[in-house]
Amino acid sequence: MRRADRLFQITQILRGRRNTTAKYLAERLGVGERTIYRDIRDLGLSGVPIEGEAGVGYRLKQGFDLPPLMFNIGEIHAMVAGLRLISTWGGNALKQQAHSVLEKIYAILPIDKQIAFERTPLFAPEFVNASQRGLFDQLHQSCQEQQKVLIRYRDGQQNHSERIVHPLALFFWGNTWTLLAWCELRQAFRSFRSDRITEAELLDQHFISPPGQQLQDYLRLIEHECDTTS
DNA sequence: AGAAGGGCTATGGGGTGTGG
DNA sequence: CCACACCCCATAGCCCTTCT
Repeated sequence: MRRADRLFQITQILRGRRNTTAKYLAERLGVGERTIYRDIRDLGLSGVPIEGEAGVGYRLKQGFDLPPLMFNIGEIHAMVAGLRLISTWGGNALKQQAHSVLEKIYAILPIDKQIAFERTPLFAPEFVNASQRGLFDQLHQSCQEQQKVLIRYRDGQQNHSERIVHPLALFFWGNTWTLLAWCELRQAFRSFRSDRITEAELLDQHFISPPGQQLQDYLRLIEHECDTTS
């Protein structure tokens, strides 16, 4: 780790804790306590208001904060999707940690970014088939931009169809992504396995989902079905 | 060569437990 | 309640090694 990175890490650690000892910092950052003392001294000389108290530890003076570190929508989607994967596929501890990270990220976001965070239309990351990356990008974009998509689809019985859909979210079920969308043809929610979408064309038309056609409506529907079957 | 980091040591201050 | 001992930890100096 570069020294500059370590100094940044120290301020980050101090921000998240009440009192932090040099020993703790040394263990966390993999250096000696003497090095931490020098780092703290240098941070102080750089204007970072760190208070040190013998027998207690270090803490940042109240009110001190770093210049805002902000994320764009794409970065937020990347973080949320990644953490949702960990949450889904990791153990209990990892799941808790992922939730904790999500809460922390959410807490520091301004209101408009919090909305983007909540509306992240990715419910699992990592699509398995690399050849589908282009399609995935299209579908992801259409979810984000609320852009209608014309898809050509081949179902399990090899029936081909062509329909205009309102993409709402992508779900990963273990081996393939499925696109959840409101189907104009069926006037209902439909899921489309991405590996069965033979072609997708983003249309120059945007949609606004009315009540009953929104992602939250679908999630409620699923939740209700789970409750009645269990 | 100079910077960074580690080991060792000494000093001083705060927190805590204990006994009177 | 107070004094005291002890522990923990910050701080700093010195010297040596390692890294860039």
